[in-house]
Amino acid sequence: MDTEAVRSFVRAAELGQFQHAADELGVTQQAVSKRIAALERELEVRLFTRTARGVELTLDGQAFLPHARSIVAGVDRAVTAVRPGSRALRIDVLGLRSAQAVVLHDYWRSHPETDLDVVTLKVDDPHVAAAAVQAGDIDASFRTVTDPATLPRDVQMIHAFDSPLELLVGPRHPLASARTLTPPQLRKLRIWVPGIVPRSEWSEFYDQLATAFDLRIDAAGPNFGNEVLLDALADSADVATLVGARDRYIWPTNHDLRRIPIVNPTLAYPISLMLPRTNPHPGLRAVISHFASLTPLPETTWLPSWATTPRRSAGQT
Amino acid sequence: MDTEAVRSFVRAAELGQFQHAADELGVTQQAVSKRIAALERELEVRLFTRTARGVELTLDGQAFLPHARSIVAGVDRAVTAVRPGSRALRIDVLGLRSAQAVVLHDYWRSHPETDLDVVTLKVDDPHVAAAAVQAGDIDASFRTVTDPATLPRDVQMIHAFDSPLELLVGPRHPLASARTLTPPQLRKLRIWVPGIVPRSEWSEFYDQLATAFDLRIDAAGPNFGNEVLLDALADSADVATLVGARDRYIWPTNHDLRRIPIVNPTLAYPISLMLPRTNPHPGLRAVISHFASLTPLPETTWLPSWATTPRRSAGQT
DNA sequence: ATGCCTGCCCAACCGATCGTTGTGGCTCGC
DNA sequence: GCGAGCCACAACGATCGGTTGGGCAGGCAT
Repeated sequence: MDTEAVRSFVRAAELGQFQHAADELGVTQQAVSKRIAALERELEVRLFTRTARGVELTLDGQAFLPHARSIVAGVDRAVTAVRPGSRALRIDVLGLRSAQAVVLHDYWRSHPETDLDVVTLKVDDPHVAAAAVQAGDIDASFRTVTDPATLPRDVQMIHAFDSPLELLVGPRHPLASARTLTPPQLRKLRIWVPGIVPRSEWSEFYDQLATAFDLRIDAAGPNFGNEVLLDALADSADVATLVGARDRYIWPTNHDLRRIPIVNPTLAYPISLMLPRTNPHPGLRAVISHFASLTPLPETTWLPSWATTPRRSAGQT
Repeated sequence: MDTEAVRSFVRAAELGQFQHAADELGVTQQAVSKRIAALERELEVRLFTRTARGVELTLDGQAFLPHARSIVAGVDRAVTAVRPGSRALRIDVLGLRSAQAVVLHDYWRSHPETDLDVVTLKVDDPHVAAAAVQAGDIDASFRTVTDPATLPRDVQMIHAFDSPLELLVGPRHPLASARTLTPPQLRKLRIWVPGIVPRSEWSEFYDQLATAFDLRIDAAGPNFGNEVLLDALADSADVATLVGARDRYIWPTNHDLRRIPIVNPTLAYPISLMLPRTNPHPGLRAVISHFASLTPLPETTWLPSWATTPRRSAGQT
């Protein structure tokens, strides 16, 4: 099916005449006629009744019209999603199940008219993401560099929101039935956080966290994916892991894993957004102000060192 | 843009290889390669990075993918909407702003997965609609024949719901500030209901209504469309009209029209649904049971003679 | 009633495109 | 270093898509 034919169908249906639709589309009336005929042949159904004054939709044509509109709209959105210059807002997240993606999804649900594309750079280094922001390949990225001085001149990093941590344990774990936990209760616990890139901001975060509360966080070991990790948790009586409260996880029901909030103090990972310092995408403003509507964390929340310097509010661009 | 190319893109993105996508689509790998190349040429953007083990989405490809999925889904829905035999549920309504359409829209919002097509037969005669139901051109129609004996053998008519009437008046009308009205208050009022087809069920409805409550309902006169009617109402100090409580009207804000419910008794038009007696579309069942969830009218509601015989419940098919 | 005008379809032509087969280049793993 | 796997390029036939030109039918004015 040719989307130009669908577009012709929609315009012809709206205008009631092939001729007008043809003029508007910059082709001859015969071309529109052939396009419609091709559609009708493909669908094995008559879409218009031809009259002397133009055309009129058949019942099948009426039924087809809204779907045709949706196809055309989809094509237009698809084109604007990649058209350089005036393209849809494109934001890089670490993973589609991360808290960042969840918050973005929240935003989109409350602003469904936004043309928003969520992508994932297949790289670990936040500086690569910063370069992609600078180059305009993406409009913003939920990445963090612990030293803002290492950012390109044209890229700024603002605080987006803080993601509180929860302990994820299997049913046989001694803490499995706790309603909440405090950091001291996590001491000497085997906490396994695989897949952390050495010398990344995440490894530094866990280092600081382990030091601050005397925790035993095992960040080494290869990452075989979430399924393997969740399997291991479900079977184990002593291994736990940390996840963001907003992170989305799929666990088969038989896994029966529990998420346990950590309080007094709450432990949180500060999520930042990198965006161009000049001419950011106009749609970013609304996304950023959406962060402010997230429920704030308690004043006593623990944060890593690079976030304890006076935090900038999230309202600015 | 060719939707088969879009489909190929989606499958290639999901499978990570042109070869597999080609096998699945029943074409050669080269064909898929050319389709993707054509897409990339049209979008002026690279969608995949080619590797030795297959292909991987670029950022643009990632941004394009969800839109591509939506296009493919739209095409599939469009095809099923008209494919004879297994096509989407297709229901005829009198107009897209009628209470029938509003109720259908309500239904669809609570069952968004339903493939529902709302069409409008461009005819007045309900028997033509009945014939269309019998022929299978439509699955059901919100039409009423006052004498069920005139229906084709294979078509039945069931009670859908009752549509209560409201008085629609302009700001200068003496009743403009009333919160509710009773039928006796409408006596001697100039009620203008243009566009009623003579000897139709609507003309009979208004005849009975006028007789029952001694009303002055002017159903004559040509119908120049809702805009003209609403304009007239807005300017007039003595003309009013009747609308269904659920009817959707667009009135410019400067019109400042008011809808005033009529009570004691409520006046209602009984809306019926015609559907095949044998093998109705399976999706109809849920629509019909949705009618039961509408707020019922008071027992004292006035209805025309053909509806005062014991009403059948709406649950049956 | 007679033309005229409008709007659609059909026919013929031509260039572009699609899909196929055949081939070559590239990378990864053994 | 060599084969396997995968993608791109080339060439070819069939098809498609658009254009021009001509014809037909219905509505409207004279």
